[in-house]
Parts: sequence; C-alpha cells; structure tokens
Amino acid sequence: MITIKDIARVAGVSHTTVSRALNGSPLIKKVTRDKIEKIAAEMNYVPNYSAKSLVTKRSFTIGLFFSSIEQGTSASFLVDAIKGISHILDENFNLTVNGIDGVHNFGNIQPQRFDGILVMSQSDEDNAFIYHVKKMGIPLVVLNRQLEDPGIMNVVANDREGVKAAIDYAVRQGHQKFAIIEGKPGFKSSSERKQGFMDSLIAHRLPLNSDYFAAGDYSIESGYAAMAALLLLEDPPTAVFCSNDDMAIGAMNACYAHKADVPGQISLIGFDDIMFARYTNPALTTVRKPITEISELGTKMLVQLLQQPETKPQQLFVNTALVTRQTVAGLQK
Amino acid sequence: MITIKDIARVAGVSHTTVSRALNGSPLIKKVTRDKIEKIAAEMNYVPNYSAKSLVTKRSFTIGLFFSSIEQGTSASFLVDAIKGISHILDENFNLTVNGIDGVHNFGNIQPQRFDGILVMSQSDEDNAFIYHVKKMGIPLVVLNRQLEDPGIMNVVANDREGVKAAIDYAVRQGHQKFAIIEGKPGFKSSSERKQGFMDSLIAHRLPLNSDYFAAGDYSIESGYAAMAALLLLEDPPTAVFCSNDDMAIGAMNACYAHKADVPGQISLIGFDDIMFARYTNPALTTVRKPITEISELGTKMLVQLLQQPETKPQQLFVNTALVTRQTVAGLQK
DNA sequence: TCGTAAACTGAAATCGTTAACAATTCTATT
DNA sequence: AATAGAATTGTTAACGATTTCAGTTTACGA
Repeated sequence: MITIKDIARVAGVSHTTVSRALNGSPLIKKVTRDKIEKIAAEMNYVPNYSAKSLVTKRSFTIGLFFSSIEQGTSASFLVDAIKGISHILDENFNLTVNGIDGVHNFGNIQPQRFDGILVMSQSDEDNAFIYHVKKMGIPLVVLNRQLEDPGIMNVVANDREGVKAAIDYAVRQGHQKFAIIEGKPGFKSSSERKQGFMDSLIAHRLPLNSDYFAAGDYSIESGYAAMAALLLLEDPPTAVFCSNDDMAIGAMNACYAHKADVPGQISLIGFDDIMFARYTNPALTTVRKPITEISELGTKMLVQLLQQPETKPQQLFVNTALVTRQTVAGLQK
Repeated sequence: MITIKDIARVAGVSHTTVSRALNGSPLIKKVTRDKIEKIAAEMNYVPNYSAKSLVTKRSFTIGLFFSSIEQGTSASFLVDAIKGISHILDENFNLTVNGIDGVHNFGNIQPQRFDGILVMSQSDEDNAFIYHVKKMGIPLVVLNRQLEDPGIMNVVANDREGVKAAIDYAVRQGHQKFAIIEGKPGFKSSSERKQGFMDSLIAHRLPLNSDYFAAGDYSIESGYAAMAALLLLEDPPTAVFCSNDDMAIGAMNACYAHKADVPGQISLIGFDDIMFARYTNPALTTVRKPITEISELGTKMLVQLLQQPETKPQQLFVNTALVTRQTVAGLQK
C-alpha cells in the first residue's frame, strides 16, 4: 500500500507538503500541488482512513439507527430511508445500519466511532439511546418521530394535516359516518393522525361517535380485527380511516371476508403510501408520507451540524400528500 | 477520552501490559488481568478503533453491497438481508450498506477500509465490482446470484428445484396447461426458474407450448402486461407461474381487470414469498426464497474466511419451500 | 544591492494502539 | 543457595496521517 511518504520521495518534497497539497491547503504553490496530485493519481494513492481518523478524530462514518430492524419496521421504510440518505451523503462517508434493539453496549456509541447519527425513530423507547447519543456529544438528527425536546434536531412529516386533508376529501365525496382505526397506543404518530381525523370532522360539524374509534397497533392483523368489529356494528360507518397502510390492507381483507364491498359499502383510506398500496384491489387511497424527503432533509441538517456544530436545533416538517385511488366511493347526497 | 496509558498509570503497570490484558493475551498473570479489567471497566474505557485499525490493519467494518438500492431491489429483500447478517455478525463490527451503482470510485474499496465484503448480487453487471474486490484481496462472499467462477464463495437458493416442486404441486391439483411469465432476460435467476418450470412439465410429459412462454422483467407492470396477453389467447392456460411475486401481483391485477377469476379461471404461482404475498386477495401461493437464511449462511462463511483466509471457496445452496395458499385451484379430472 | 515581509516548505511531535525484543521476576532443580 | 528456564512485564519503535513551529525562498520597495 502506498503512503504519502512514497509520494513525497518521488516528488522530491517532504511528506508534509504532500499532505497539504492533497488536502487543499492554501499554503501550497499551484505548480507544486499540481505535480503532487499528478503523481498521487499515477501511483493510485488512497489515503489511509484509520491514520486520518486517529489524528483528526473524525471517523468518516455516519450511523443510521432504526428502532428495530427485526420487527415493526416496514421494509419500504428502511429502503426509502437509506435511499434518501445516500442521495445526500458524500461518497467517502460510510453509512452503517443498525437496530437500536441490537445495541447491547452503549459504550460502542461514541464520537470516536461516529461523526454523526441519524435515528429513524418509531417509538419513545428509543429515548434512552437518543439521550445517550446526545450526552456523548455526537451530532444527532432524529427523524420520523416528533420529539418534545427542542434541543434535538428533528425532522418529521406533518401527519396531522395530511390526515385532515384526506378526510376533507372524503367529506367532499359525500361521506358523513367516519370511523378510525388507531395506531399503536403511546406512539406520537398515532395521536397526531387521530387529531387530524378529528380536526376534519369538527371542522365539518360531523359527530364524533365513540363506536367509530377502533383500537389498532399498526399491524395488518390489528387492522383486520378492528374492521371486523366495525362491520358488526348496527349502524356501520361508510368510510374508515386506517392509521397506516398495513392496517388498511388488513381492513380490506376483513371486508372481503365479510362480503362487504370496497368501496361500495365501505370506503377505506390508508396512511404511508407503501409500494403495494397501488396494487391492492381496489387500489388504496392513502396519504403519502415522504420518507425519502425526510431522510434527505435530515441528512442535510446533519451535514450542516457537522460543519457548524453551533447550528441551532429545529423541528422541521415535511408535507404529506393525498393520493386518491379507488377505495373512496362518491356518495349521492 | 481515556486511553490505555491512563489505565496503566492507575494500575501501576506499563501500557503494553494493559493492551495485552484487555486483548486476552496468555502472557498476563490472572491477578494482573483481573485488576486491569476492573480498572478499565471502572474508568469506562473504550478502545480507539482508529488506532487499533492503524496498527492491526483491520477496519472492523463489513461492507454489504446491493446491485442498486435505487431500483430493482425489492424492499423486503434488503431488509431480510440486513436481518440475516446482523444475526451473525459480532456487535463491534460495523455493517455498511451501499449500492454498487453508487460506487463511482473503486479506489475506496480496499482491504484497509473493509475487512470483508458481502455482495447481494442481482445481475452480472456486478461482475466488475466483484472482480475488483477479489483483486484487492478482500474476503468476499457473493449472495443470491449463482456465479460461474469456482474461485468465489457463493451462497444461493435452489431456485430450480423450488419451482419444480411448485409446478409438481399444481399438476397434482389437476392442471395441465401451464404458462410462465419469465424474469429479466440475462439474469441467472430467470433461466434457473424457467428450467425448474420445464423440468416439471417434462417429468409429467406435458407439452411445452411456446405461446405459454411470456416475457417479463420482474416488475409489477411487466407481470400485468404478460398476463393480459396470456388471457387474450384462444386457448388460455389454467395455471401461470410468475417468476417473482411482484409480477404475480401484476398478473393478478390483470386478471381482475379482465374479469378472469383467480383461481377459478386462472391459477397463479409466485416466487419469493414477499411479506404481502399472504395479503393479496386471494392469498398468493408462492415459493419462499429464504433470503434471511442465505444472508446468515453467507455471513458465517465470510466470518470463517476472515479467520481462516485459506478456506476453499464453495457454492452453497439453500432450499426453497412451497407455500400453498389460495391462488391454485383444484381441478376436476 | 540589500532588507524585510510574504510565501512556501520542512522537521519533529502527536494521535492510541500493537508488537518485537529486552529485561525482570518466579519456580523448581541441583 | 545458586541458577537455568519459564513466566511475566517493560521499553521502544512502528502504523500513516495532520499540525505546530521553525526554516528557507521569493518578491518588492528603498
């Protein structure tokens, strides 16, 4: 393996000069720099990052942490996040992927190993990890889950408004009897989406019927069970908002099983717009949650944090978008 | 940050002794080791990996490379791979995730930065990368795509037999007219699956009707188009094998659009068993491809390669499994 | 032509660890 | 009690880069 000293020897300068030339120091004369760069290229020089890291105390690796990669994290979620991040991140940064639940030894999480950390958070169980990272002084951006702490950079989707817009749309289609299948209790996203749901009903002076609030936990199975119960009601709703697409798919399966026509009898609205949402039968009307954009924006913030550690933390919102497909029927008034 | 020298000072020994004690060298007396370990723990010592790497020439990072993370890689694929790998990999290895199409500078791929590399390969376009890695002498395991080169460790699923078993099953259900929607031309997996399909038909002395061989490219859309064409045939097949689940979902959509009942008129078989396969309507009968197992096994091989670089490369096969659900009808004979 | 400031280059220390070799302390045998 | 040999521990030099501080050129005005 070739080092700066080898280059120095060939170029007839000191290795210090080589280091400076290759790192764009303004102290080096242009002709010297050009010569050295040429030689380095010819010799196929690649810097030793361990040595670099040792002295600069930068690791050139960014850690991406999901709550879990074993369970609960939908696949498209993970992929979209990685996509967004690698769009922004410089090629000679390494991106490592981990589940927080797989980190048994917080000792490994230190500034020396990570220049920065992105947490794609889904649950407040991540807080212990998040605060460890913060305590260690590692530049940090938390994505996806809205934090209460204004001291931490946070990028989230505007779930509440997204849901409100979706329900508004269904109201315009003539629906009046709305049910909701709620997300996992205790999750910020669950309450945000529920709020958006209620915002719309209240704005349209529609009643909030407690029978129409069904519990769920974001799993397909819970969507199925909740929908099955809703169908058994004496006066079932005509439209059901499912707090994520997985539950919407479960709900759709329940409708099939109970011979309830979608959208003839029951209109369905999901949340997330996962890849398969457009390929259900009928295709699912849903609220697109822009994970890729969130990840991109979060990465930008992190990069800025690396360059200017004094950047003030903020809470940034990315807009959701209603995707109208075929699961919401137009009702005669 | 605290170093072995700090520990040495407290323990009243040399830093070399500390290094040895903490790395399990047999040269150290038990009481000394115990004392040092205790002090290290008390002082919350964590080794500096850059320094370690610099002298040992090991990076403690394993690179996972997909053909692309932008396109063509199904999400569940990526997740299952990461899962499998992290099951096996020691916690203080870093796992980095990249798309080969995102690597513009092969110079960054050297032994110094990666202790080992796993390539989750989908196309022979990855070969340039694979051979670069091999040339650099980095321990390498290629997953998922069957290689011709016996000099490279390779773990793949037994696609051919898996498909044969699935078609055998459909034959037992009374089907005689089989079509196939093929995978992306040029991909090893496409031809393997096609072979399995033909193996079964030949074994059962069923005719190979050229009208029943439809082109596809693994995308949902191509599955839709191919199925639509098949339905227009004068004498359509009763069973269609789709070379992956995505195309099967496309095909199912085409059947809906053309009012062809699944499985009443058309039986469908997929390949992969993606998460949503069980939630289509009706639920998709498919061949499960054990990506997680492949990744686990591949990682084990890589770990072995790290420890014993002279391990002979082999080609390992992991068995697929038929998952019977509801898209294959039983026919009266 | 000379002096001085500006521009550039170099020597040596440093980062935290491991490793080769040297030195010391035990242990057991004579 | 002396001593060989084994068992421990220590000294010092790497590893490959950056950085501080000192040294050497160059350019320009007097």
